[in-house]
Amino acid sequence: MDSTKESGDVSSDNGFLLRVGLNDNKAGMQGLDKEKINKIIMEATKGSRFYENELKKDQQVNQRIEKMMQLKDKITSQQLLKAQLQVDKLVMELEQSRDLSCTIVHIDMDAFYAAVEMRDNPELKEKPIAVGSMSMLVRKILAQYDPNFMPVGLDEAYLNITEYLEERQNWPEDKRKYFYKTDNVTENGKQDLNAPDELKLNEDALSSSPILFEDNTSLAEEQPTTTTHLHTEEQRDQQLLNSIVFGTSAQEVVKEIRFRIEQKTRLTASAGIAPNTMLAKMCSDQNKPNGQFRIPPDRQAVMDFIKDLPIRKVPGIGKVTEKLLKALGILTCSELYQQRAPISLLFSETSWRNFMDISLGLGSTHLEKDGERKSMSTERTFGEMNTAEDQYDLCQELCKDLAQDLQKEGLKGKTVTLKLKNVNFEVKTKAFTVLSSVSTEEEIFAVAKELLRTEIDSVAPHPLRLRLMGVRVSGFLNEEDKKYQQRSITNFLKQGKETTVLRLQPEKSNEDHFTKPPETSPRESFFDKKRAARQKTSQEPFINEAVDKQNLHDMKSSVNPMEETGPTIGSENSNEVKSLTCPVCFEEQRSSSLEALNRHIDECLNGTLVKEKIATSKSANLRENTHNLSPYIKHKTSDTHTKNKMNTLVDVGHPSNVSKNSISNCTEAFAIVPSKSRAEKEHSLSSDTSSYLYLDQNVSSKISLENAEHCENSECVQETKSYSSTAIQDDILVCPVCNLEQKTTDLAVFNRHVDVCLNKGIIQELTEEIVCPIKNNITENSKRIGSLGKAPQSMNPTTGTKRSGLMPPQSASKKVKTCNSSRNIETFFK
DNA sequence: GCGGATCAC
DNA sequence: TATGGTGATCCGC
Repeated sequence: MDSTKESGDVSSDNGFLLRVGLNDNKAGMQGLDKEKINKIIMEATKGSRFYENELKKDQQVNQRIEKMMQLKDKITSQQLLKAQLQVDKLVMELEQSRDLSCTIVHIDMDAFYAAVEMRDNPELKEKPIAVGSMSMLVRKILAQYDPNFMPVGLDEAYLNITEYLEERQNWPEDKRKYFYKTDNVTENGKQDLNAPDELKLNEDALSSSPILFEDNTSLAEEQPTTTTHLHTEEQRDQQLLNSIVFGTSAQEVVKEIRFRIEQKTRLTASAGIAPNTMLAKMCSDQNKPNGQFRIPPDRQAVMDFIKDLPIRKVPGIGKVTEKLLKALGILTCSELYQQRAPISLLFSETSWRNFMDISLGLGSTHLEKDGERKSMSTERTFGEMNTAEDQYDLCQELCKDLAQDLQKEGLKGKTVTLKLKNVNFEVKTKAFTVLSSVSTEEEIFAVAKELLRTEIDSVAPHPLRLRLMGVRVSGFLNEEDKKYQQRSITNFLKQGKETTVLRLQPEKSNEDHFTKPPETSPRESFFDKKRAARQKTSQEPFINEAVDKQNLHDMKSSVNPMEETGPTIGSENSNEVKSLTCPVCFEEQRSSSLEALNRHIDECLNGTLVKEKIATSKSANLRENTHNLSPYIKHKTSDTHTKNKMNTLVDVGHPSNVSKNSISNCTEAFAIVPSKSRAEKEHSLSSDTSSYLYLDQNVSSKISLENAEHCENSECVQETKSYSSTAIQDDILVCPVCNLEQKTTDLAVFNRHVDVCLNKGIIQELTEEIVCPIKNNITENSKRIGSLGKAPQSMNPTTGTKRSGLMPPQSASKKVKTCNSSRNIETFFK
């Protein structure tokens, strides 16, 4: 803390002291007091910053309201009339589509109330309370009422018990009979937390697992005897005496469900019964805690319920929407209906249609199947963090965590988003989309790092003062994309056209992370340029000279390990492939000529990027200081400094190494960007003077790397040799497929990555189909295995709010992996 | 696609 | 309660 700041603190301390009556200025106590008070002030400041931000946000909402009101004033009576007619027409349609035939139940665990209870009765804390997810109650209880029930988060679920109810009408009494201890049940049905496990006469209940939540082993250990409380004959007799029979109505069924849940979990649940999900959800709120409420399947009953309901109670209507509507004089659902015409003119289509549904009490009558996960993220809040070093470190850590999570679910995404919240609680997100999906720490970090760098640079020389950082990956391939990708790669490889290239990628040195922002247009980031370049090329069709046959041959012979070991999948199949698909952009290529495809892929992989990077590097060069190495190190540089740092040989772009027939003057360049040695990596982000290996646009080259594993195992040393003779330490390898820097200087590792990028799909496919035929089953099944609490759901389809999740099909990817070894592949190709 | 905002749990 | 973490969607560019 510098002196200026300290004096500032002191003066404010005085004010604070006076206010709180602690203005004791006695010498000797100052030190202690100051420390204490600084702390308090910190807290206070924190609070006020938060508050300030809340005010700010509130004002933004106010501005929205103002705009809206202005808009409203401009509405002519004619417009209003027209709107009224249109909306009423819609209302009629909606009314006709009203479906009251379903019985939807919403179950909501009273977790909050359990916590309160625990607080009030600390002795309860001694007793184990079941903690688990609704999806566990899936399996145990809820599925018996609706096999397709939909868990929402950890403590909610929707059930469609329509069919179940019909069936139950004919059930004999003993099928609806449950037992419990008298002393555990009060008159109104409330049980105390000591209630035993549910006991039901039916054999399934008696034989039920002692463990309610398989994912909570501690609970099981703590309660080894919970399966049965029939310790003695006496107990058994007594319990048999205390039975309860539930009726056949929806209300009775839901009572039964809640009873069973409580017996199992020792926690109470509330429930709502209604003809659709929206209403059911609101119903469960009605008699909370430990209660239930039902709206009969009757239009009038629905409308009565809706009538005076504050709009804020409606799922999907939050603080802001409430305020917006309030400004229009709308507090209840019936008012929402009355104002339907102006609303249709003031809100977006989706919004006002949703409002219409709400005001009519309409909602979804079917429980949507779990959708696919759309994103995955991780974020962390902390005390102020303002050094770039810490920030990069944290960023990497987040990437690591995220990568682990992604890989658990076998997900790869194309968009990486960095989220930052500064100490003033202002949130900012920065995203970048890469051409090929990413999932590893290195891949994600490569992108996130740049995004972070951009932000750091943008405020330099001031530090970024962060209180939160998060990383998200989205843009996952959907099932169709995956198939498409696999097919195209399969085709691609079948033609022996796989080229695993090593790119020399000019880029800013890592040292730049901590130095000044670029002098040239600091606002145009690395990514901005990249985007611009990408856009540009998307508009300008790529033009390239024809790839001559020699070049094709070079590429072909240089790489595909499969081709060598497995001639059967060589180019002989190429004739079968009528249309070619680029494995990078997935676009189908009109021409079926390999040359054209190759050209296209080259462009996808390198063209735009390199152009752009050249520009970036050049500007970076302008600001390099004497301590820096030039960011432009011509290939084959003999700079001693660079040489010293070389440990891996990558000979790229030297004319003698480039096939004379290879494309000249093309935009392809393969760059190696500086990376750090393993040891250096520890502090990689702080003080690295890294070097660049840069290929001029005119000195193009193409390097095909042998598949690493293949090389290691076979005789293709020769090819590897050429790279390893001129080691370049501190060079970052950039995967030409995913465009991301690889945190390794080990070519084998790098190659493996590229291999994975390009081949994983096909290898998997091949091993699944041939080596591990059984795999198909596993994969198929694994799709259905969900991850706890992460199942995606849409509670109110009309609002479109979806809660996530997917089951972590750990099984899928993991099991496949076991068969995915190179040994298997080799075996296969033999 | 990006970025900000809103919403839910 | 307030805050934090995760995820989804919408809207305006």
